[in-house]
Amino acid sequence: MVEYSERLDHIFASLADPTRRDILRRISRKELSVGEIAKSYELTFAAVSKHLQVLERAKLVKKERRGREQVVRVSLRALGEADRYLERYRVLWEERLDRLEEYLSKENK
Amino acid sequence: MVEYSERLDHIFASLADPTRRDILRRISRKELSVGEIAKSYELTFAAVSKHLQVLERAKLVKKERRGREQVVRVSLRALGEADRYLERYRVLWEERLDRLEEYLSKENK
DNA sequence: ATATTATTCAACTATATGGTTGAATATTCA
DNA sequence: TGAATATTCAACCATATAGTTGAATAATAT
Repeated sequence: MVEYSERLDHIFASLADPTRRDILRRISRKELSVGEIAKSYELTFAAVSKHLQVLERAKLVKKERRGREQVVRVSLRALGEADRYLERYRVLWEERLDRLEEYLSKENK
Repeated sequence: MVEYSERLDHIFASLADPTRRDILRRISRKELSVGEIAKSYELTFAAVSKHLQVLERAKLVKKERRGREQVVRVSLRALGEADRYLERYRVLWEERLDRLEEYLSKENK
C-alpha cells in the first residue's frame, strides 16, 4: 500500500523536471511509443526510458506493449490528485483576491 | 531572469517533500516564526531552516524579520503558477469524465 | 534459426538533496 | 557591554537523481 503522501511525493517529483513535463505535454495530445518520444530529445534512449519509469511510478503515464513497441499514454488520475492538493490553496487565494477587490471598491467611493 | 520552466521546477520540487507540504499547510492557517515551525518536527533547527530556503527559492513563502524572529508566511503567487500548469490537464480529464457520463447515459436507455 | 528493431537493465559517474554538528551573525535584554 | 535568543552558514555524510555506455531481453521479419 502506497501512502497518499508518498503518492504526492512521486507526482510532484515527476513534475519537477522539464523533460518529464514536456513528455506529458506531448503524449497528452497523442499516445506515442517510447522510441517516438525519445527522438524529441538529445538524450539517450535509456535516459528517456528512465524518465518514463519515473512518470510510471507516479502513475502519470501507462505503458502498454503493442507489438515490439511500448505505447505510452497519460493517465490523468494522478494529476487529479495533484490538482486536488492545490485546490485547497486555490480557495485561499481566491478569498484573498475577493478581499482585495472588496477593499478596492470601497476605496473608490 | 528566472525562466518560467525553472520556476515550475522549483515549485514542484518544493511540493515533492512531505515536510515542506506540512509547513505550507501550517503557515497557510497562521504565519509562524522559523522557531515555531521547527518545534513541530523531529528535525534540527538548521534542517527546517533549509526546507524554508527551498520554499523561498520557489517563492512559496516569504520571510520577514520581526525583532529577532523571522516570520514566515505563504505567498500564494507561486502556487497559482502550479495550479495554472495543472489547469490544462484539468480540462482534459473533465472532458474525459464528460464523455464517460455521456456514454453511461446512452447505455441506460 | 538468425538478424533486426524496440526497449530495459546493470554498472558506473557526477551532481543534488536532506540531514547532521558546530561556528557565525543579528537582535534584544539586563 | 555582555549574555541570551533566533536564525543562518559551512563543512561534512549518506542517499537519490539524471545522465552515460554496453549487455540483455522481447517481438518481428527473413
